[in-house]
Amino acid sequence: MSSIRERIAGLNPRQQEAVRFIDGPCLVLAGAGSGKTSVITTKIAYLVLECGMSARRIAAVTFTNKAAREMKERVQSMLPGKSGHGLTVSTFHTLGLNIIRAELKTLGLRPGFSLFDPEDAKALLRDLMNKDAQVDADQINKVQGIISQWKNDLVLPGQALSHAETEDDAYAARVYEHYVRHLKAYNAVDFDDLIMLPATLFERHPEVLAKWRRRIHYMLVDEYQDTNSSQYQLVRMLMAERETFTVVGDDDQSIYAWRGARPENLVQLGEDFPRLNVIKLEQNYRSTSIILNAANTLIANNPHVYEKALWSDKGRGDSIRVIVNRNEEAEAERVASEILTRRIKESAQWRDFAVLYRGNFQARILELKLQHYQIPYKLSGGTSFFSRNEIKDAMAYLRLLINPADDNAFLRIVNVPRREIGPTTLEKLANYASGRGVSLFDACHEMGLQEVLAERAIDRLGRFAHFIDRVRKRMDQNEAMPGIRQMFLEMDYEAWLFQNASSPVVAEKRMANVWTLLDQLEKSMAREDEEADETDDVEAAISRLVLRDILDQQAQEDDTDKVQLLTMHASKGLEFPHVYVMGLEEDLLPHRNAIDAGDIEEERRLAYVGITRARQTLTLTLARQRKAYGEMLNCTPSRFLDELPQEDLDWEGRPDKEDPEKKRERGTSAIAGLRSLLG
DNA sequence: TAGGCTGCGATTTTT
DNA sequence: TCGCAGCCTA
Repeated sequence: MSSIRERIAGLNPRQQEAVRFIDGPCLVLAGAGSGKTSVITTKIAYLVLECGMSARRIAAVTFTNKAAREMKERVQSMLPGKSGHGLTVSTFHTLGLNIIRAELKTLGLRPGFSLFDPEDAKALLRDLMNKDAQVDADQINKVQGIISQWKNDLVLPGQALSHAETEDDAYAARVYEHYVRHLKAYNAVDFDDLIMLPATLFERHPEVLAKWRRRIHYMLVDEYQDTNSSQYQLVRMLMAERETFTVVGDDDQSIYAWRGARPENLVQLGEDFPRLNVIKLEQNYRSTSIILNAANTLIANNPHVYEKALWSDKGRGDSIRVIVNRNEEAEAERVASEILTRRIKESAQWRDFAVLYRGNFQARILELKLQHYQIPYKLSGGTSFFSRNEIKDAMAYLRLLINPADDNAFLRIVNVPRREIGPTTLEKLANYASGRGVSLFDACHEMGLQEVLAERAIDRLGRFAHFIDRVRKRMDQNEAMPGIRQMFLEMDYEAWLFQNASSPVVAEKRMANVWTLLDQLEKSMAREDEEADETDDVEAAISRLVLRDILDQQAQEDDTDKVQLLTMHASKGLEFPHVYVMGLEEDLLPHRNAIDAGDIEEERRLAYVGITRARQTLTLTLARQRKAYGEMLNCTPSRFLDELPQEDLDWEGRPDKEDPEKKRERGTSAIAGLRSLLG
């Protein structure tokens, strides 16, 4: 392990400047592949080891669990002994969660509060909205989106109506009020609250803000261009006094504006902090200069507040190939066979290849072709572990255990597995509970139920409540995990799965998923490191699960030797020796909707992100015809192709320059090439 | 309760 | 047009 001084000496001058500048606000404009993670991690180590700042006073924030985990590992490896103790490296949401945990009382929450994921939140909204009239999923999604936006902009329920511009907004404002009230009654918060509650708390309680300013003296923010308003406000408030922070970002890689990210926060920062020191990292350590030049030329078509030109000393490298195919099937065929031949030619591994595309649907045909050639691949996205029913059930049990006020959790599992507690019983129970102002779970214990429910129903509800109470007691006695495991065995959840699954294999798999979840929970609890602080272990661990932490570690483990299939969005932050970008056509990249909305710039950035993933070779493909909405559409090559340096492009099957006969031959040439290679 | 039928939608998605 | 989700039927 090299010392911190050696490590800094190994950085380029700009990177060193970024690390050493600690006395004021600092914006690092880090181009793709310019070593921004090195800068952040080294800077943290520098602050602790050279500047004598306690790690406890430093908070580094990222957007994904994965990024936080990797960053933490890298920093810890630089900080010997206990010098790294108390360091915060987390996602924005985890930071928010920790603030909320510490300020429960002021926020009017009780210990054990539930964290609703967007699905839970939707379920609640559905309930609320269905009270007026039957509403469809579309309306619920719309309202959920509007409310989420308000929360991101720190608009409180009382203010929402004045922000409403449309009828939908006005309706959403009404739902918003009910929604917030219900969340409070359930002792629950949603994902957006994790940022909004701390931010509004700081606004209204200067003494709380002062406390946190004493706690955090230096902040570092990764992927700053992806911050939304509330996240920026949180950082701004915490750092307003000391002005000691470093944010690292790249406006050219802002591809999440549609999800609330505010790349203009980059400019805002300069206005809010006039002393801002802007440092550009322009040396790229990833790609050949042909690839970089293409990326630069493309992105030069976007307006920039801060100009930036990436360069590299990796040599010119191969030309960028542009392959025009007859249709989307030929395109997929071509990419698959290319990978096959190139792997042998370059003696590369499968994992050296990535295929990027605009929309997930494009992966389908490609999958078929890859399967046909028996090429192993890993598809990003897909149905997540947490959207599985058995996992949602298990999570609902966990939530109810630590938060009996969580009516949503109660309703989900009170009759799962079957306890013969039907809708009529539940409706009467709900009426009773709301009349008495207690939760459904608490209502199960009340004598007054006798007035509204038959004895059999009361008996069943009582047994269920008693069953949960027993586990809660064991949790109090520090036997949480054994208690929880036994709960699943005792209610014979497995038998219920077998009854419901289409096959025993499926049922077994589902039960295994539940055990995996509990294993993860236990592991997370065992990890009683500094972060777990003084708070209750089980609660913290369950929150971690809801925030999807821990789980994606698994995903990494089976990251074996496979071709990566990714959307361009999902590819951000990754790099591959050989990259294929599919579907460079008008209406696809740039996407039709973006063209209609007149927002080409984010699409251009998306293409930029795709291009800059490549280390050695870059291949762009397109189809002349594509099936969409049931009809065969003629495709026009993407305008982005025109924006690339034409002298570095190696066209194959260019529409206007080659006749159709020749193209057909080309389509099969890769296979022929492979055959000759294999002899 | 599994499988069949009908109707709808079709960018990107983390926490 | 095609894939699917959600609903209905045997």
